[in-house]
Amino acid sequence: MSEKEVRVRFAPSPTGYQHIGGARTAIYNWLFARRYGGKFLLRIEDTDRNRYVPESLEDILESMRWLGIDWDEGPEVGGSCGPYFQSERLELYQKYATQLVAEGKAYYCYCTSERLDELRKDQEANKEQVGYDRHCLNLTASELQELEASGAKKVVRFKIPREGRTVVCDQLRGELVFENKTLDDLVLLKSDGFPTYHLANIVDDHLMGITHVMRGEEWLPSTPRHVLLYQAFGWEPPEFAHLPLFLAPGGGKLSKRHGATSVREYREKCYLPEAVFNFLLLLGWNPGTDQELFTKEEALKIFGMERINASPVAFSVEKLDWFNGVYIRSLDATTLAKRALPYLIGAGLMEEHYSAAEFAYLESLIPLVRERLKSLPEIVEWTSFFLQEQLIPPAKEILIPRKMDQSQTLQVLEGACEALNEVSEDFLEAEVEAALRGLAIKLEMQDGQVFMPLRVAISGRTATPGIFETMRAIGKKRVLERIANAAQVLRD
RNA sequence: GGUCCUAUCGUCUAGAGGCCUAGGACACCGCCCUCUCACGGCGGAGACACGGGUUCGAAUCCCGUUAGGACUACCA
Repeated sequence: MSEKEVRVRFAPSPTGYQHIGGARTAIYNWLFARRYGGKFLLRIEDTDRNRYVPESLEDILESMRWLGIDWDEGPEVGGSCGPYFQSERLELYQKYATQLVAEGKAYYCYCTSERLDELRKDQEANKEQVGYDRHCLNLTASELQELEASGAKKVVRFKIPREGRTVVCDQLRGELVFENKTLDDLVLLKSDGFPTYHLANIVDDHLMGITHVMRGEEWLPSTPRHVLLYQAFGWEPPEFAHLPLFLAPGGGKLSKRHGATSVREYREKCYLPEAVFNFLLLLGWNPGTDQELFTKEEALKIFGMERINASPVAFSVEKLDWFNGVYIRSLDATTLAKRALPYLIGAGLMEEHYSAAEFAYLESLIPLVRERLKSLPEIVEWTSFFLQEQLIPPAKEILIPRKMDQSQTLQVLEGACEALNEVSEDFLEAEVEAALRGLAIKLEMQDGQVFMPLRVAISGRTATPGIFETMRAIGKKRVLERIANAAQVLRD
């Protein structure tokens, strides 16, 4: 690692919701900066006016905040290398483009998009290499004058040497050699005065002192041109690392039909940001040990480029679900109760303005349901029968277990009413357990045969936390009511 | 078509010439725990894309093939 301060950036374009792949790029850059005590900048590359989506800026920032990624320079926080919106740096790009033209390293091109389209079509038809033919480089002085006088639109093109080769040093792949003749003269400045990615990116990375560029692999093919641009300006290029792309589960490009592609969707699906962060961290990087669970603090101590893989990764949501469950289980009762609140309020199980006693009750339920949650919204179905005052009596079909008949079931319910009535008002687990196990012995039934109808009677479900603690939490009064109601269903 | 990248269980991966009868995690299956569902524990099935080299020895190095993917815009 070089001796100068590490400065890295995440440079999204505000063209839509923050993509999940971009989020990983942001995480890697952030971690790298934090690991080496450097700076992490956020730069908004809004140079395409056609694709600009105003809401996406807020979505990008919100996605970063949600994942817990803060930036040292950029929107909202400023910094000494600003502005951090490329649309506010236009003169800069124009200045550098003009400079290259003056030095003969770039030239004006007046070709219309129609001509360019036709050129490309012809090249494809003739199976030639596709690329700009330098038509405008060979314009005579009078032709040039005429075009200028006519007010024809022009762009600035970078004049790439036809000879030689350019070596790109990629931190993950080593030295990559490109023949310059396979590179055509790319546009640096568009006819509307806005720069292309290539110009703006290089100028800004240089001016902002970026030392390491970690970006998606889709940029690899244009990196030799970027290197050539650095050379043309006489600037030292940063280190490059091109991160492998995310693939859809079956291979192929990750798209909508394979599930969520934006950070926002995962947020809306109520994934814990810690889980998404951890999941993304391990998609393309590994610590070299068997450790898989990482807090940000742990990760930023050991993250480095050395252990980033170069091969593409299939994005499969199953492991994310596992991480999510792990992180939910790791939350303490108070935190989990707080995070569950919005869902319970949404489901009408809690009031917007709940009392301390109500919250305390919810908190007391958490140990019963925590192990069973894979996602936050599931809290609703696992706690509804605790939080509801009344329970709609379950239907016969669900009340009567397989391998039992109606009269046996009724026998259990009636017996339980009697036995539980004897238990103290505290309804302690041990007391409830003694009563119910005693009932099983008395009825000469298996414990399960007694417990299952009761479980359904008090919860309406066949899967609940342990029956004793569930009864305890529901309380004697409601338990007896529900069992009596269920028994009535069987008698009707 | 051209240029480039990549290639270990279904998926994420360990592996940087002998420690590999290829290790871990998710998912899957079985058993245990057990009042159900989970959690947890134990076990199982499951991979070096193919073909040539180099070497005493290759998942590991080289070449080719194949397969995925990216780029090939006045989009990023």
